[in-house]
Amino acid sequence: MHKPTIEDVAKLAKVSTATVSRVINKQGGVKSSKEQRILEVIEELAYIPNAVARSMVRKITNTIGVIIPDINNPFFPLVVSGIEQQARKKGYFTILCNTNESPEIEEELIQILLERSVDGLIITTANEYGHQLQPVIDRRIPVVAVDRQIRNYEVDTVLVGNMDGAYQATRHLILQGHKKIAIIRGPQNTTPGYERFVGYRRALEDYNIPLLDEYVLEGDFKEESGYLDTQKLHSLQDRPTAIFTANNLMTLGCLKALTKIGWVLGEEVSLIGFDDLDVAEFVNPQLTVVSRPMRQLGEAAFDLLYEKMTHQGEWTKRHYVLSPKIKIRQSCVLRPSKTME
Amino acid sequence: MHKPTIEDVAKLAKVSTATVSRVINKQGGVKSSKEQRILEVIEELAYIPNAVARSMVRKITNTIGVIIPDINNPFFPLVVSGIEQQARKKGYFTILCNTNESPEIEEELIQILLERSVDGLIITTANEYGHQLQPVIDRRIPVVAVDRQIRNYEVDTVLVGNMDGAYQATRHLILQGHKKIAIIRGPQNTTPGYERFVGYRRALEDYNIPLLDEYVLEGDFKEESGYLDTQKLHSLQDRPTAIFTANNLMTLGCLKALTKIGWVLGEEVSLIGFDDLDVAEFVNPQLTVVSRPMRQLGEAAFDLLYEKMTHQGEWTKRHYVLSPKIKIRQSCVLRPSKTME
DNA sequence: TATAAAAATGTAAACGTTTAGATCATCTCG
DNA sequence: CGAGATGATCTAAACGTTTACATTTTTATA
Repeated sequence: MHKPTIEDVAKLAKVSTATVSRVINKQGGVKSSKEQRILEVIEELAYIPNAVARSMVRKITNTIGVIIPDINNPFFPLVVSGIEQQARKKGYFTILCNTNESPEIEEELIQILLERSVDGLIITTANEYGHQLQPVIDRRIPVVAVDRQIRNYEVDTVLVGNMDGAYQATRHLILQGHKKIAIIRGPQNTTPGYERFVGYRRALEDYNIPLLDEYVLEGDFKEESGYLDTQKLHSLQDRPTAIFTANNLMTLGCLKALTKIGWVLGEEVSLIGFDDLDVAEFVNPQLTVVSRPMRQLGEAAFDLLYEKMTHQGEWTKRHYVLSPKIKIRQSCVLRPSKTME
Repeated sequence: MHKPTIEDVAKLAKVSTATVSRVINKQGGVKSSKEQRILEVIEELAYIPNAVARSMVRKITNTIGVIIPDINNPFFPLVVSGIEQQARKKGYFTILCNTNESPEIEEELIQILLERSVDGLIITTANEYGHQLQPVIDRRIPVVAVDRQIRNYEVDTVLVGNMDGAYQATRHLILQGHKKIAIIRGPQNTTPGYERFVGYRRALEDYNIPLLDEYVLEGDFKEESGYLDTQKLHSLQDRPTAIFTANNLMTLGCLKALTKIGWVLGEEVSLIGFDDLDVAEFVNPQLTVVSRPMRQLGEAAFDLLYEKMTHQGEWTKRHYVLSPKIKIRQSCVLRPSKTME
C-alpha cells in the first residue's frame, strides 16, 4: 500500500540507492548487468521517482508559473498553448493561474507560486506598476511579461506592436476616406490600452484629423463594455462613420450592439478591430482586423524565460516586439451613400 | 542571497522551528507575544515557506493535474476555468496539460504528473480504453473523467447528456419537416462521438426515417474535417436538407464551407450544431445549437474530485450527467421553396 | 603478478519542513 | 504551598531523493 521508494528498489536489486539514482537519471557509469537488473526491479515494483524529493535536494522544480488575467478571452489560451508546448519540449511543466484581472488575486497567486518554488514566471499582469513582483525579483526568479509591461522593474517583455497595429488600423480607416473615427479603447493604465490609443491618436495627427473627445470611449476589454460604448456612439448627435475597437472582446460586443440597434455595418458605419476573432469571417461584410501572432507570443515568452533560467547570466531588460498584421476584409469600405456628407 | 528558511526565522526570533511552523500554519497554542515577534521576523526576512519541503513530509501537494486534449477548442478553456476556480477556493493548484489528442503524450504526461505527486487528476482522455490510467489507479489517486468516459476502469465521470442533446437536435430538425438529415459525427471510439451519433440514430428511428450511409460522415472534431465533410455532402447527388454537426469546431468548418461553396444556410440547407459558439449569433440566419454548461462541468468535476481526495471513502463509480439545452435560433427553419420536393 | 589508474559502487549528509513525544512553565485549587 | 493539570515550547526523527566523497572492484601496464 505504501508507494515504493528508491530504497525499496535498491534493496530488491541488491545495490545502493546511489546506484539506482544513477540509472534513473541516466548518468552512466553503471555496469550494464546491474543496470538491467535495476530496470527490471523498477518495472516490477512499478516504481515512480518522487519529483518532490528530487526538487528538494536539487532546488529546482522544472515548473514554471503562468499568470493570465482572463482565461475566457480566447487570446490567452492561444498564448498559453504556445508557452506550454515550448515548455514541454524543454521538460518544464506549467502551472496555470487566472487572476480574473484582480491585482489582489494576482498578488496571492504570486505568493503561492513562490512557495511552490517555480523556476520561472510568465505573467500578463493585472497591475502594471508591478510592486506585486517585488518578492519574485528579490529571489532572483526569472520573469517574463507578456502583452503587458511592468513599469517599475526590469523584466523581459514580449509583446506585439500595439501602437503600430493601432496606427495601421486607424490609417486604414483614414485612407478609406473616413474622418469621423471613434475609438473604443481599453483601460489607460494598461500597456495595450494606452499604446493602442496612442497609435490611434498619432494616425489622426499625421493626417490632420482632429481628435474629438466624444469619439473616445473607454471600455474594460470585456464584451459588455464594447456593447455599451457602441450604443453610446450611436446615440451621438454627430455619429462617427467608423469605429476602432481596441480588443477582440470589445469588438464582439460592438458587433452585437450594431445588429441590435440596427446600425448597419459597412453601410452606415465601418469597423476595424484589434485582434482577430472567429466571428470576423462570418459577419457581413467580413470584418477587417489587426491580427497578432498569439502562439508565437507564447513561444517567444518561454524561450526568453528559458534563457534566463539556464544561463543565470545577464540581467539586461530585453524587449521582444512581434509585428501585428492587418487582415483586410470588407468592413471598412466607405459606401458613398450616406456615410460622407 | 540564500533563501531564508524556517531555521533562520527561528534563530532570529529565538524560538524553535517547531514554534515557527505552528504560527505559519496557524495552529494556535503559541503565546501571542512570541507569535508577534515571529511574524515580525518573517516580514523582516521576507521569508516564504517552502511548499516542496512541506509536501515532502505531509505527502500531499495540494496540486491537481488537468489533462485536456485540445486547448484550442474553446470548449476546454471554459471547463478548465470552472475547475480552476473551484480548485482555488479549496486551496488547490492546477497543472494544466494538453495532449493534442495524442495517447502517447497523454501517457507521458500521466507519468510526469505522478512523479509530481498530484493529489488528484481530472482528465478528458485521448484514449478511452484507459490503460494509461493503470498507474494512477494503482496508486489510489482519485481521478475524474470529464466529457469522455473511461471504459475499463471505475472512475467517476461527469458529462452532459450527449445522446439526449443529439436526440433533441435531430428531433428538432425532423419536427421542422426535414427528412434528409445528414450528420457529421465525431470519432466513434470516443464517448461524445459515439453517443451523439446514437442520439441521432434513435431520433431517426423514432420518427421512422431511414438512416442513410451516405448521410453519415465522420470527422475528427476539428475544424478542417467539418469543412471537408460539408463539401462531400454538397457533392452528393441527393443532397441532405439538413446537417447536424457533432461539435463546435466541425460546425465552424461546416459554416465556412457553406459560404465558400454557396450552399445557402437556412434556404437550401438547415444546420444545427452541438455546442454553442460565438459565431452562432452572427451568421444569417442565426445558428440553432445544442449548448452545454461547460463551466459547470468543470466545477462539478472538481467537486467530485475533491470529495474523493478528502474522504478517501467509497470507491463506487459515480456518474454526473448535466443536461444540455437546445438554443433555438433560426438556422433550422425549413423554407418551402426548394428544400422539400 | 604487482601496481597504478580507472571504473563502479557505496556511505552518509543534506535539502526545509512537520510533528510526535519530551520537557518546561504556568495555572488551579485544595 | 504543593500536586496536578494544562499550556507552551523544544528536540529530533522522518519524508525520498541527490551527490560529494570514500571505498571497492576491475582493468591496464609494466
